[in-house]
Amino acid sequence: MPATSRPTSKDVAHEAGVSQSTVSLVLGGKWTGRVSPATARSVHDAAERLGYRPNQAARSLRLGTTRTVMLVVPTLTAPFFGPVYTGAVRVAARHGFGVVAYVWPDDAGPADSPFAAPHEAIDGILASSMAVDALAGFRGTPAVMLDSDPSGSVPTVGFDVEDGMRAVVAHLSGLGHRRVGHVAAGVDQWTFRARARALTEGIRALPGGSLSRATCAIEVGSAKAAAARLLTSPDPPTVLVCDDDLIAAGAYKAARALGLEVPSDLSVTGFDDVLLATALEPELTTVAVPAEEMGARGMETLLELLDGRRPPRRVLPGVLKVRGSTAAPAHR
Amino acid sequence: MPATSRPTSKDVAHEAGVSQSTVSLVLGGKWTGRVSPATARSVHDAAERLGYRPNQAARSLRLGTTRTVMLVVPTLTAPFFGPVYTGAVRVAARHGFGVVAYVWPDDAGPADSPFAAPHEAIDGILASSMAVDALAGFRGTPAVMLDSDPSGSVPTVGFDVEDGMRAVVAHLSGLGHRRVGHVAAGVDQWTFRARARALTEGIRALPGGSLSRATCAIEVGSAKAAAARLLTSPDPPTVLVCDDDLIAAGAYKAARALGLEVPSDLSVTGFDDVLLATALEPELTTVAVPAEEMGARGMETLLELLDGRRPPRRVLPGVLKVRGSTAAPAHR
DNA sequence: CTGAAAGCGCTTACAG
DNA sequence: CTGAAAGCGCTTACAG
Repeated sequence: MPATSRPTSKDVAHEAGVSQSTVSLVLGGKWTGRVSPATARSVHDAAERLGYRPNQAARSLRLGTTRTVMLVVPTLTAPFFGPVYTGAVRVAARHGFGVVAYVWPDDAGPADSPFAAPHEAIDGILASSMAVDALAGFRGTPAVMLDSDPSGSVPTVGFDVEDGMRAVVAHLSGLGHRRVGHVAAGVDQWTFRARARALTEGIRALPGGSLSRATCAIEVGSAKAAAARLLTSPDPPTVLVCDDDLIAAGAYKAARALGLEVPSDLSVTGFDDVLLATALEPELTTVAVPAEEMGARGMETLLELLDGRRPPRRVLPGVLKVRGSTAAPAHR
Repeated sequence: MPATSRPTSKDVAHEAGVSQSTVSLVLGGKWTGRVSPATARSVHDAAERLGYRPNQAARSLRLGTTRTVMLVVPTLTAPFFGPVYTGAVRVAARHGFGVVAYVWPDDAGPADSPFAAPHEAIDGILASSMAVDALAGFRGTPAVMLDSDPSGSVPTVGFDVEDGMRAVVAHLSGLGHRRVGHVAAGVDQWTFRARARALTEGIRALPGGSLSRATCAIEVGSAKAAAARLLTSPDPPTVLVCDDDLIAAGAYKAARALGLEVPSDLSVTGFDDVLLATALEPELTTVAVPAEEMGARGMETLLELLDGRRPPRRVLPGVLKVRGSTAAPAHR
């Protein structure tokens, strides 16, 4: 074995005094009944002595598989996607798979597809919070979509955001709220369309209920402005239902700027239950969605798909966390 | 070409009526002067027609290089690391490199090294916010450390946290503060040791200055408790210098719980300037560190290293952002 | 129980 | 200007 470069299976074979086939069999764990225990022992010893680690490129080429999965997310700076990635990696690691995160569309570079990337050596795709047709052109690569429109042909793992939103409406109507403002994310994603739909239907079913809506970017300044528009309208809402926790932070700021106290003068709700929700004062009433679990379940689903099975659609609950930002309206 | 599987360079060669070598030369962009323009044209056409994409595993095996870099971070759920990854990916993509993120130590699985992972096919390592010796056992793999102790033998890219902390002290002393409380992150990382050191020295140099310290986890509840300890001590500080923006959020909560108004009764500063800093009310005075730029510069440094050069240590500024959470102390 | 051989898909000397 | 051949390091029939 040349001292300069890493040892190969051939080196191990030589060191153990056996053939390369035997090394492969032993190290691949397929030796029982085919190789004598003594020989297996000596192969393991030789590999250990040499510090042998198989060359993955060669393995991939031979096997036609890379044991790598690509997680496609719209951004990694939003607090939601870190946990998704973490959950996916946890499950992948248990099965000897790696995960490459890919941000797409890429605001930096040209809007080329993930497949223009060099690390295209991938067995499957996990795509989170993307349009249904975002994966067009990927035909042939097994894929699972997360937090996306479940009506497509690809297996999905998502949250029951409708149910979460219904719980918000029930909570608020129980408190006595009727005039509701929706600070909506101006982002064309399935989850936000679902949130808007569920809220609209919930308020429609509420006797005496009325709904106003303002749209903003998922960003504090923009959210603050949208919330302020709602709060300064002729017949202002007594509660602001926000599409996202960060938007709720903007709503807090609009309230303070107008001299309104949360929750005595104005109730506010969020969505997602990211770190921020409990960092705010008062702590935010919001719908918790298990992002890390979605990543984990998504990876399990993809692994089943790669295994040739037909995994079912999976839906995780969105559960309301009642905290300090909601209370009965001050005056009817 | 078999209709069932993807086309190879051999298929392209056959389609264009040339040899595999010519295809490789043309598609690799090394053909000028060696292949006639007409032939090159026909190769490109054939590749396009067949939808050819080179097999990366074969390429890696042949070249002994994977054009993939591993970014090792302690967590992806903290808001700081998303931008680091994003910056690294941006630069990597420009050079035809991919980035795999690897969370380590892995709180989930067993504490094995990143190299136990299957996707070990990597050309270099970018390690952020880790102990100097975290990369022991990686000897041989080119590595760059980010946000870490610069005294090791590996090239580093970091922030000038000492300078940032000095700016905090100058700002506070200019406002008239003398009794300073440090809500410190109880995390054994170089950056936090540097922050504590710079703060201690700054206060020591301040006439009449005094410093008390409480340690906590980087988490709102723990930070709130630590801040409360400081604020309920006999001679409480007039300002809380927090090691992290999330810790500052905890300090806000402790203040409110004790009936203190920020900034009139108590000033608070943070560190990092993550999203949260401007979501809080009042907005947080904090030291901004350019996380995304660190990721980008780190990747450039690693690329230089892979290129056989000896890149210099790089230090990015930490700049104080004065916002609404600091003011003159109410009474001396 | 063990080994020799083929071949995965590329790229790069080398020969012409 | 173009092609035939070798070889990167693995795994898996196949032969014995």
